[in-house]
Amino acid sequence: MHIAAKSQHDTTADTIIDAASEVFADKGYEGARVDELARAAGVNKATLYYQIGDKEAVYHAVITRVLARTADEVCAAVAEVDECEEKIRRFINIFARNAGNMRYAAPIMLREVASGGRNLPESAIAEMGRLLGALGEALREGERSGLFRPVNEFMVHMMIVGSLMLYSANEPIRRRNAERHPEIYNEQHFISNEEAGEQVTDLVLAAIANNKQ
Amino acid sequence: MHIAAKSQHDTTADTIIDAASEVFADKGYEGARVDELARAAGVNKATLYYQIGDKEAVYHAVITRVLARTADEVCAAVAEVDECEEKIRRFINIFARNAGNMRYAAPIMLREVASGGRNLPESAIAEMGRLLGALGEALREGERSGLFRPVNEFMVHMMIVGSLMLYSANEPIRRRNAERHPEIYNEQHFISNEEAGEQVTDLVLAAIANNKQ
Amino acid sequence: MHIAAKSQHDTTADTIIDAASEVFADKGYEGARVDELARAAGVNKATLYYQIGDKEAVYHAVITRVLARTADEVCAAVAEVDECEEKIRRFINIFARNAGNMRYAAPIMLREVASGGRNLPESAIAEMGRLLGALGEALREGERSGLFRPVNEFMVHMMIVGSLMLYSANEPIRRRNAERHPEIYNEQHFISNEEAGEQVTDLVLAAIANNKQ
Amino acid sequence: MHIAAKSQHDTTADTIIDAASEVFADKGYEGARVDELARAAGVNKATLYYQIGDKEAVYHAVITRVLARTADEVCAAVAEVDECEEKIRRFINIFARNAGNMRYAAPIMLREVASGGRNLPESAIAEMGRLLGALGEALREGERSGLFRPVNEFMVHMMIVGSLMLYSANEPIRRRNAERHPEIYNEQHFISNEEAGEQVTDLVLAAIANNKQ
DNA sequence: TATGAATGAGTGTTCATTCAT
DNA sequence: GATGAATGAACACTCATTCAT
Repeated sequence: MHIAAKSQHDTTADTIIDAASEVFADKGYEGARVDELARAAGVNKATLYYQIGDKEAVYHAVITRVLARTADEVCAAVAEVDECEEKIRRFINIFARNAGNMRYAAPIMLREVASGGRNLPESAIAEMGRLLGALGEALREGERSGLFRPVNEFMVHMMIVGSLMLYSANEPIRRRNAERHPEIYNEQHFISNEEAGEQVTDLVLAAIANNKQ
Repeated sequence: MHIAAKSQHDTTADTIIDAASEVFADKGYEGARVDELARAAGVNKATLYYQIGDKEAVYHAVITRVLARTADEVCAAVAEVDECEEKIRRFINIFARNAGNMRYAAPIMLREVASGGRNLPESAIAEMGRLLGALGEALREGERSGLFRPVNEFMVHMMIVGSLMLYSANEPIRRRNAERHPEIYNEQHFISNEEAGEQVTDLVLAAIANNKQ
Repeated sequence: MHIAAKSQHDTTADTIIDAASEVFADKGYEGARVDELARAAGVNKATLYYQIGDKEAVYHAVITRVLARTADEVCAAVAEVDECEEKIRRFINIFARNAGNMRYAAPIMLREVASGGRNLPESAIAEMGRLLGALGEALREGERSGLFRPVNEFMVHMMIVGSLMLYSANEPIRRRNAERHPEIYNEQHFISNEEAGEQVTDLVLAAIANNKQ
Repeated sequence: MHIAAKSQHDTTADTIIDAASEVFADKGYEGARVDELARAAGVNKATLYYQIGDKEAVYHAVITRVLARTADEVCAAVAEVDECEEKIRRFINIFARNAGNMRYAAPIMLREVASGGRNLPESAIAEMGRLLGALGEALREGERSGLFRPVNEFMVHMMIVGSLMLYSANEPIRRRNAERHPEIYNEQHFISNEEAGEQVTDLVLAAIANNKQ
């Protein structure tokens, strides 16, 4: 079994988008500098323009890719299992990862939400629909089977995504806060993202469980 | 003859900070322009510098005020009642409001989280501690009384704050999405912020309820 | 009679437009650099933007002023006399000057003509109408009085303006040509602009004279 | 076996120069983009460099060709007839055409004049001499024969060339002006280039006619 | 205290040119 | 010969900040 010759002949455009994902995640659209995007990708600034276009085009490429990958990962994971509770577990698990693609998705989406989606391209909209759909299906299935109680699907979505994106993204703030106020912070605040996912799973499943016999 | 009690204690600095709250909430730190801050406050740009200082100083003033007010509102509301379930209700209720001070708090904090709190002043840290404390106390009290089960306090905090800030801030995105994909969106996605608060209350209380008799 | 305290308190904007007239006349719109415009005016580039606007706005200000002055000079000179032949003389005399305002008018207008007036602002159009009107009136008057024969006014206009703008503007080329081909060039090619004006006057008056007794 | 007489002697370089003539005529040297020159010629940008050289080399090739053709056309037309008045007619007729080669000659030369011939290559100088010579000969011949009066040859040259280049090139401006100020413009302003040539012929011959018996 | 004007240091973008294939 | 890709050097324009009044 070969480890995959992946990213062996990544095109220049791919290299740029990869590097830009990191920069935009870190600095935001307005805070990122085109010079920085180019430097991070190891290409000349003019090459960036030649390959992709202006700053906005690079951003769109980044957000499109990040959201598409997120939706792909979620849909694939959810589709792998039949049981609706397991679907929820997997859905949450994807969002709990603060590595790879997800490392960029959280900060980018938080900022997009904050600015009313001013820079969200059309393509992004569709991907968000896929995410919503994957969760909604699981919830409706569980409701039909009597496992879950009827709830506002979208609010459950907000809860999962909101809590996990917030938790993973605010790590630097937590660390700073803990330094200043060690009396308030304890090990509860510094569980791994995987553990955070498990906690959220536990809370969410309890929240939607159908306790009526 | 008194000069009129006009602008009683709305100093120029206050006017500037109020206007800046709106601009920073809308555009973010990097996206806001000093010209815009001055124009929004109806003062000359040099006056802004004279009264408060540079862009960063204005931002710090804004975030300090917004967080202080949020913590004040939460603490006051929670302190008014004794019952721990009611404390939770009130805590959530504050965050569910997307008006007044809260209108600025959500986008500003989402962006701060996204950027690792790069621009958070020291003062902000303390206010966040007060918020955490108010919720934690209620949870611990409920746990002691057997009403709530033991949970990761911080994760519950993330859930409440994350879901409500996400819901209230992403309204423009939902509207756009709904226009493009009417088949996915329904009235569940467009409940008022107050109703959203009630949904979250319901879900959270179910999530932490101690069902073991 | 005081020599006029003119240009004593020229505004910054005026200084910029004056300097820009020279640069645009010399280099053309595309050839001029904004840095150069600022340097020529002795102001910071940002001041130029603050006072007037972008490159196009500066160009419009220049062309508007240059054409307005040209039309003013022509109309004033023509209005001073009653006799139609004298009006023609004066009209030509203005265009023959390659100094002051006229030094800029010729190259700027030649380039505008060459590019189909792509950058001509609306205001310029009106000034060109005033010029046309001044000459046309004189020609029609002369025709009525039997002094001039009926001719295509506009073509006479083209002749006067074309020959004089061409002559005054192509001096550097003539000088270069004369250096390379001294056998072709003689003193006829290097008369002063005033003399050139007289030659054109002589030729034009002969061209339109009514020789029929 | 010959590879077919395809594109008989329209080499790639020729194609490029033809296309470049149009672009430079339209936009000027500074306004033209190398990308545009290549696209207009239907070749790759690097091919343009390989075939001709840098932007300046392309421009020189264009101006050299355009001036050479103009001089060729003028000299051939003038040489075809003996009578000096007819020579003048033909000289003017060439310049009156706003088609083919002449379509490029007028705007290119107007801009060159405006910029003091900054980009004129040596070769261009010689061609201009040929033009001057052709007209001068006709004028001197007419003067000797008593048909024309003594005039400044060069000024007559300026008149002919100036009026015709100005008229043909400023058509777009006339059209725009006429739209805005229909009261000033009439059919006199919109005669064909051929008619304009006849008008100029009429005026010039009247201007230089020897009326002394 | 308030402000119009001025400015140094960026900041996104373009362009002529070169290079590897 | 021909071309897609790459790039250094400009270039137009912006922005946070300061200063004279």
